[in-house]
Amino acid sequence: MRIATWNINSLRLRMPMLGKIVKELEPDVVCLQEIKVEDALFPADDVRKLGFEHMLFRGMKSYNGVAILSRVPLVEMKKRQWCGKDDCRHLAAKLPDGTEVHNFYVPAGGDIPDPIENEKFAHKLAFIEEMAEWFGSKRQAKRVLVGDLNIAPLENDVWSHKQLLKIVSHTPAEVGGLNKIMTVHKWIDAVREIIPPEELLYSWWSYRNRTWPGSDRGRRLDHIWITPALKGKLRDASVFREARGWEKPSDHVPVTIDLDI
DNA sequence: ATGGTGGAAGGTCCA
Repeated sequence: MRIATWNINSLRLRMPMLGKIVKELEPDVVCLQEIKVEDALFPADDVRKLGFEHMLFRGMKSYNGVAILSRVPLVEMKKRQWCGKDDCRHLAAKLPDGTEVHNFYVPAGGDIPDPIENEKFAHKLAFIEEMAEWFGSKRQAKRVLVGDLNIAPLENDVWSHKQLLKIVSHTPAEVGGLNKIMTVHKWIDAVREIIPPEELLYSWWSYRNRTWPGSDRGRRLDHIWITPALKGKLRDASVFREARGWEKPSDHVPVTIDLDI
């Protein structure tokens, strides 16, 4: 079972690119973030033509929005509000073998890394804290958590650890929060199980850096985690870096894992 | 310190 996560930055605009990615990567399940389409306008027929008969989506106008596309049947799980907002940042479903897939789009957090000065950063920290509380209260089970978490936790998840310590996405407060989620639910960073932490690894490059890939100033904001029950089933992981070089790309590229389930 | 680009909108917000 190949599971992919991708911040597509507008599903309707990048439907052709989704087709290309599906052809190249042949994922069984695709979790998307920032689909930027309200449910009534979701292009379900086009998604079906790509081979995904089963889909869940939760969108709104202009912003955010998540979807799970699947070749195998999905059982939708109960939806939940995060930070009291219905802003379409989470969907969860069960795969036929009982594995739960959680797809998250964590708030980006604005530019100023101070929760008092910047309410977007406060929202991001609160969201992460709520994730920790929620998963901390769950029993262990076969679970996969994917998504654009908007945090690059490791030194080699950014192009310069030192220069990014005060940049939103790599601050100690955010990384600490992310590590707390991982600790309370025994999450395993599946991608770093396969690609060791000693290697630089990015999944996002800003649109504002026009010298890509020359300067390669990226960050690993997109993640796939698994619970210990699935650790022995993990076979591979990869980041589809080349998609950033395609015409009219998303600023994020797909990340995949292979699970023997 | 600043501004750079892209998407959804149809002015401006968000990333």
